[in-house]
Amino acid sequence: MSNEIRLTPTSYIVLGLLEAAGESTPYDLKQMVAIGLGNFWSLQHAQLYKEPERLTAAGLLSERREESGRRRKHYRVTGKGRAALREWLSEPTAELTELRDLALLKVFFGADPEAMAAAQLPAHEAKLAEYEELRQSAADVADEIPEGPRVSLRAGIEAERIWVGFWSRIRDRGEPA
Amino acid sequence: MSNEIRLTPTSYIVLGLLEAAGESTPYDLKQMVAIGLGNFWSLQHAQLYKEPERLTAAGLLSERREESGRRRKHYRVTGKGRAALREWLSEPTAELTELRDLALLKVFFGADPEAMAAAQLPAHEAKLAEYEELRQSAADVADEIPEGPRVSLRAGIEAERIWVGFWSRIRDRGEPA
DNA sequence: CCTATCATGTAATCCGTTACATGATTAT
DNA sequence: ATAATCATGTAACGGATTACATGATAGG
Repeated sequence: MSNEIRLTPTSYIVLGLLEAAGESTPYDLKQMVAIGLGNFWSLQHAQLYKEPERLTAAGLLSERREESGRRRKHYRVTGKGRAALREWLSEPTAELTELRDLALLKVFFGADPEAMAAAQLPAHEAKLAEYEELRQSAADVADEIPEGPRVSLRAGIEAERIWVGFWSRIRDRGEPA
Repeated sequence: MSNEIRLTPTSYIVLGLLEAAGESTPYDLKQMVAIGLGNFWSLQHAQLYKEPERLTAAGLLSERREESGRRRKHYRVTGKGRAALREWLSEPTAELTELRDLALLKVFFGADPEAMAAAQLPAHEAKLAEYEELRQSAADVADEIPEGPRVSLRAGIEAERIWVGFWSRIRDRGEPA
């Protein structure tokens, strides 16, 4: 019983969120993703309904369904689930992320870089502004915010700065030496 | 006939490579991906066999199969395929890529940032070195290298620099203000 | 010659996306 | 009340990964 399944990043996201927040419904998870994590790793809401089912079948979560009304499903992490999460967290990864940037892909195949810059720049600038605002508003309560999200936000900001710089240079003078 | 299909980035990669290289086999495509594109957008080799079939069924490629020996399949872009590629290239996208960085995801959920830095730094440094070498060796024949790949390489270098800096700072002094 | 590796391809699985659908809540 | 939006969930489809499998080529 509790067939073993392959755990994907999605699995660990669900485990991680449930571990941090305690018993939650898929919709709760969706909200949590929206406020932070979703900025650098988004998920379809359907996944947040299906993935807990998989994890439950594998014994990593337990499920409680409301008797009346909406009969919502509430999930919580089991000991086994907690162990799986811990192990995953304890293994540093050397894996590198690929850019997988659609704009860059188009440019690679011949799209006009300046036209692309015109579309990308505002988008990246907006995202950067959003992040910096987030950081501002988080500064007050910095002590209450765990290190992980704080570090991740910093990474997001630095990444966005790069892109703003990259596309700016393309727009301003074409490709520099 | 030639049912319309949904074109994914994978589709355009196949179209783009075939357009640039002329008639090719899936294995040729695999080689092309390996030397450049794969650095920022990798694909499974199985996709390079299946995707051309889809595209052929949709009329975007034509297929020629060897009569003798290995009976390899050779593909080339049709007029319809060329038109689809052109249109895609001519539409600048404002879409932003997500980081989807596994190391960052772990840190987000509580993994030790310094341990992660220890694993990530060498990997990013190696990648950066590889890119810069690539750029060096390409400098001589710069005029022959199309703008797209050159710009993409630059983006890759800048991105890697960021990550090296990011993880370095974490390793050196923990999280700075 | 034999065996490792490269080349080439197919099949099965499964995760993720898209689409569909309906139950609550809020606003007008 | 009624429309609109939010909340909640399931079903179907398809692309991507994984696994399997065999044909060529080169090295020992």
